[in-house]
Amino acid sequence: MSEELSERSRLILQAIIEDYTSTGEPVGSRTLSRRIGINLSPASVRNVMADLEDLGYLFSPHTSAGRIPTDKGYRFYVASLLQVQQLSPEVREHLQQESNFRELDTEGLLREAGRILSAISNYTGLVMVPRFTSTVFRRIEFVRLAATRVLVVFITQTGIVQHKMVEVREPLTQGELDEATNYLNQEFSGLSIQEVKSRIATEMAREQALFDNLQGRALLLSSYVLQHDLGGQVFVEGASNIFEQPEFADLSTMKRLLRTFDQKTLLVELLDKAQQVEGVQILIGSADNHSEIEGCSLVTSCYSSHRGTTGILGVIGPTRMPYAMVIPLVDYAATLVSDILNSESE
Amino acid sequence: MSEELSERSRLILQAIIEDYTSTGEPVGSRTLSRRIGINLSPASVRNVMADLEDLGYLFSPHTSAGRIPTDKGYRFYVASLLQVQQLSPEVREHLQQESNFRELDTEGLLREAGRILSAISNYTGLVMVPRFTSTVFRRIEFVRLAATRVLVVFITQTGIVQHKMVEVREPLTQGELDEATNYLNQEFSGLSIQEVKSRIATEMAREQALFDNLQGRALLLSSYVLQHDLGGQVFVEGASNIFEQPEFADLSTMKRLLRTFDQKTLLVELLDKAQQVEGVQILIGSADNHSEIEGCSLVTSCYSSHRGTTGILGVIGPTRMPYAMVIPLVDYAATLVSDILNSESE
DNA sequence: GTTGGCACTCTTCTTGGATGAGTGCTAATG
DNA sequence: CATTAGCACTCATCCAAGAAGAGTGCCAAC
Repeated sequence: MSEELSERSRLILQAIIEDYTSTGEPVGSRTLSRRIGINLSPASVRNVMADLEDLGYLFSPHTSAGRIPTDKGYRFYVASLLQVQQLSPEVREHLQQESNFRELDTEGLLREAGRILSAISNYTGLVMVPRFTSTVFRRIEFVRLAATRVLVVFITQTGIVQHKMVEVREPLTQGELDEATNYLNQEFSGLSIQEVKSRIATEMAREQALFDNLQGRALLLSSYVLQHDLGGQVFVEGASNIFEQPEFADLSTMKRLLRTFDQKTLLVELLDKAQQVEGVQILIGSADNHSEIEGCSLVTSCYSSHRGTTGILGVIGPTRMPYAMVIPLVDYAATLVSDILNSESE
Repeated sequence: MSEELSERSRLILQAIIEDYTSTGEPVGSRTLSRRIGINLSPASVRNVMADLEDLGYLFSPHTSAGRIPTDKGYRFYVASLLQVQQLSPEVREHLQQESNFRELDTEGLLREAGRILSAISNYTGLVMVPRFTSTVFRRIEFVRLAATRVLVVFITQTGIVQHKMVEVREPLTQGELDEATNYLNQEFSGLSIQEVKSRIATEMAREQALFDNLQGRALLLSSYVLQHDLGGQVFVEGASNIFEQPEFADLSTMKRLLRTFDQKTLLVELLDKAQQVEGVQILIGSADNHSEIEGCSLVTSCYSSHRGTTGILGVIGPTRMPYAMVIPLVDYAATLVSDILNSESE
């Protein structure tokens, strides 16, 4: 079984996918043979289709229906056949205009990016906040809420604010906390979280004696906070959008997907994986055994600031998706977000 | 038309609602007459039902179906017939245990409260962050992201962290911002936002001369921030839960509701209104012209800290809801959250 | 290799009758 | 006079059977 497809097979596969993408209906040999660019009779088309089905690129839902691309078919299409369009100038402008990005803080910016991705694509936007490990520390702040309860506010170089509650063993005054704040900010500002972590470790080891004094306690406090990766938060924007798609008109599918959005753990997992690749990443179908997102595809791209902080954003929609349009959209959104992050912070 | 219902009518209405609540099916005269506590023949029951229908408490979806309570019927039931149960000790314990509230910051606490409400009720949990006007100021922090971009971090007495980006006209150094921070924290900490606002106004009026110096700029900066009410954020938890209910098994209903959850504006509006009332508040059906949440009811209760800060939490579910169970649940959740907020901060 | 023709399959839509739940009305009953 | 039994009537739901339509696979002809 040669995996090399003939020119004709490729042409037909492409035609089928594009037709199916726009109609959502199984496509038959007659329809296809009428298509301009294909000068073959339905019978000939059928022969090719049968071949493609054997190779696993197509399948038919039942005997007397047309063919539908399989996930494998889509993957081949995206990898070899797809011609990515230019992002239309209108959309580009729309993206820049509609977004009053300037007025937003970073979290707002990311949320808004997801919302716009969702609105333009008509699918659901996903944005993941940068993981801590890839983040540059700008500022930390301790606020005493009660004697042994301290609110730690953490600000990254790109202006993302995270916070966490810490329960300390011995009571602290706000004055002590302020000192700790100053110490840590002077010491660590501008380092990456990883650097901060290792610095804390060495510092604490070196100065065992300091353990009881303020600096020691400050170190201890911040190490508590850094234990948990506060990043990796995922914003799901426009969940209702995706359900306009006819393939999700099924109740159980809808509920399953909605549950996945609610829980987010699977999304985090997938996005984390996609984040390891640069550029636009396309995950088609439940590549692994993720039945929760069966029938869905993910188009993602990393955004980043100049200091190496990277997060990821993208769109989740039906596998039957106009990739030629969605890919440049996601790509552009990622660069736009990157640019704004870079211009906002120094 | 006397609005006073006879003892028998009340009994039957109550029976119908309770039956319908548990089955979700229109209830007929035969079913009802078999019910213990009602010693009437189906025919007699029918007479009463016809009366109740005339009064607008019931309706039948079609001639040969049983009766279903109208919104008016439900309202009467909740107002006059309902016997609120005690919250079962198991649930109460469950609520206290499952929630590792202690480890959470305030935002996390509120989110978790919503999640648990959703999980126990099997509907969707709603939590609104306290409005600014009712909030006590604890701390403000300015972080310079770029020459003219300042991130303002705002912490309330109860440990809620809000932040916002401000674009300033003239460049500022972090040092200047730190001074402003100190000034504002000394000046305003512990005041309510309203007090802060008016203080700022008078201060700025009084010292026009100061306008150019640091204090003036700090005042200006904080007045920018306070212009927008950062509170009023709504967390929707367990959106997928509500769709397990058979009444939302309809696609268009589902999408409509989901869209409402996505946008949140209507939720904010409703919660805001409900917040003006103390104690458990029950909004049944689209009392006004809110067709988006047709068929839904809201059970809410305010939570508050000792300093007058109040937010609201609750559950949104189908109007056909076991109010006797949900009401004490929401009530208890609100007091629980209030207690934790009060114990956490001083 | 390509194509027209044809039998075959399978879904979808429609129709019509059977079923059953529940009502409203009326007349009988205590 | 309230209550009840009886009965005709209305509708939604279910099921089966048939017609229509789309598309296939295969074979023989070009």
